[in-house]
Amino acid sequence: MTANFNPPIKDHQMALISHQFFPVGIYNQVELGRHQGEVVMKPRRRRKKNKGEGGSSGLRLKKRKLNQDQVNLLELNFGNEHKLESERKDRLASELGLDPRQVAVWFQNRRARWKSKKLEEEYSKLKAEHEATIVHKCRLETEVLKLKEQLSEAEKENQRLLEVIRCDGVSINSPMSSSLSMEAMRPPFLGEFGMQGLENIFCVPENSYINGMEWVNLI
DNA sequence: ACGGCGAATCCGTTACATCA
DNA sequence: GTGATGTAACGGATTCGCCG
Repeated sequence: MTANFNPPIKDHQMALISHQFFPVGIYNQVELGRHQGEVVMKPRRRRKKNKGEGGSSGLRLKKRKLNQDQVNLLELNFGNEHKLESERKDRLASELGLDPRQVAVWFQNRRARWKSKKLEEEYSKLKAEHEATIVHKCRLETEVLKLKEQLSEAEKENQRLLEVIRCDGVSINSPMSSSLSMEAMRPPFLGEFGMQGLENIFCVPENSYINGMEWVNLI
């Protein structure tokens, strides 16, 4: 930021300077209204926050929209650089027939709009990422459920085989059976934690509604 | 080093213009 | 006529660089 060390220019002085640089009639932006059929131009004054300014005088600030050419040139300049140096501001103001203050205000408001739009875009992007992550999480949870079922089936089969071996009276001393008998003495794998333990893996919150997504169907 | 000053900028708000 | 929306303009606060 480069400071300009010209003496401070108050608003009313700005209006006077403006009229020095630009012929009368160019400025329609500070028109305050009409009085007896004539356009009344007044130096802009700082507005009070309370409403009803000029109410009793009958003069009301008339805000004029910038015309399309002015906006186009401003947009073009904003596209090149969002910051507005003093020199560029004056040059633009001269080209557009506007008060430099108006150019500064336009850039200020334009930056605000740009920032707001950026934030909106960022929000949409994060929202999409969040939803994709939730879908991924649900898929993983479903996969865990399937694996859990497979494990349970395997455990059942294991138990069944051990029963068969026990009924057939296979010798404990036989090398083939020793490992099996050890297995039989060992509690089942799942038994260590129980099925309750596995249930804790699934941390699906109570309120797990996800923006109307029927995630089960997606899998 | 420090405070004062002026300029630029940001943020929130107000007021006006336009449109459905 | 009216509410919603867009935007020009404002006011206050903050930041930055220079100067005495």
